[in-house]
Amino acid sequence: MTSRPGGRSARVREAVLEAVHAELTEHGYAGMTVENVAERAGVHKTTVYRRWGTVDVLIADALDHSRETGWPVPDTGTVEGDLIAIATEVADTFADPERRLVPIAIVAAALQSTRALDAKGRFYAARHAEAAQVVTRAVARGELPPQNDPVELVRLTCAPLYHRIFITGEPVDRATAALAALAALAAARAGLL
Amino acid sequence: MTSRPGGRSARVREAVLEAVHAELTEHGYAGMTVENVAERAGVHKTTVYRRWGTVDVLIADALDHSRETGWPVPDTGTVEGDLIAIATEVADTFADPERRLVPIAIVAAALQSTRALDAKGRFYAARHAEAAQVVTRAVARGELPPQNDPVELVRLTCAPLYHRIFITGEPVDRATAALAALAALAAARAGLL
DNA sequence: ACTCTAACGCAACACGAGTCGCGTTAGGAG
DNA sequence: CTCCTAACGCGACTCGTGTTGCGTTAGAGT
Repeated sequence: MTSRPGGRSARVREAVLEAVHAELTEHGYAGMTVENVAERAGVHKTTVYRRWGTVDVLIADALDHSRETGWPVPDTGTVEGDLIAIATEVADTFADPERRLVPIAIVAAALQSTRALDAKGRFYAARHAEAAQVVTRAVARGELPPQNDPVELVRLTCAPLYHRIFITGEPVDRATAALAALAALAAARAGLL
Repeated sequence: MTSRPGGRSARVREAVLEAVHAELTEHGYAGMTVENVAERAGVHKTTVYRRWGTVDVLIADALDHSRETGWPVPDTGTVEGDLIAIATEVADTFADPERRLVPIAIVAAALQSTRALDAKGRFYAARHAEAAQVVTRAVARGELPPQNDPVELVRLTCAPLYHRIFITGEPVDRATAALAALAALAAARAGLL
């Protein structure tokens, strides 16, 4: 009888993590407070402080929790189509003024606490591993040479988009997404991965 | 007589911005405080609060100030060598446990304030414009087709490195730096940029 | 050399995030 | 159904960040 995962604790966690998501898409990372999250969840602030402690840990837990729900991997018939679809989804996410706040907050939180850093690593590792299916299928179809690292091709596809968002600050549209996919494919076809 | 840039104000700014750099490489972004910067600079905290206001603005101003000093563009004789040199410098910066804290702090600050976001944009735009010389030279030598965007090739070279650091969390060594340069070159030679 | 004022130093203050002690509630065990 | 305790609610408290008012200093103009 050391823990009691069922019942109230589970309800509180669900409510708090949902409040985290809501507060994030509303005020962004900078405007997010433990107290606001607690109030929105209908829970006292000490409860949140005791179970999570900081905003970054809240985001980290929400991230771990979201990882439980699956993610639809595209299957257009060609690697090119699949990679463009993956890149386009990233671009669309960051084009939405509300949805973009979530991944931005994740990166911000990861820069503040080790807990969030680890959660972010797990999240993207899982996502990229899932997405790498499109490359594995392509290799099986003979579209790509088998020496390529599937996950690395996915990462190379996403890299220019995240680079624009977090480093150069340039806008990311679907054209740049498609270009990123094609550039990554060029490297893969050259057998560099 | 609205401003007085010479004399004391200039000395204070110099001392404060140097203190910002020192505090950053010592405690990182998370452990940086306005008060600590003020004390290290030998200045009262109200002075810093009045002229800058927040940590993010301090970092933004330090970034704008650092942009005044030039940056040595590599010239190895080939685009391949030049791009690898650029990528290697990025990798080396993030391999150093102290130096890496500076660009990390810049990204973190840019996620908090618009002022820092703009400063970061200006900084990387200037850097990439300078680095693009290696591509311009390569096109002049006939190494690359002229339809390529010089700056875009530089960005494509750096993108996988920053992606590893800020998104996936994987380590960045010189091998990955060289690979990133070659992958970007493959896309450029395919005429995709 | 004299004046004027922008910028700085100083101390006291206001405010909000985070903590602590204690009483209360709910849910698992027998 | 009853007991027991982990988890929550509540209010008071601490403490550090950032602010304000005022006196002082230094440097630019004449």
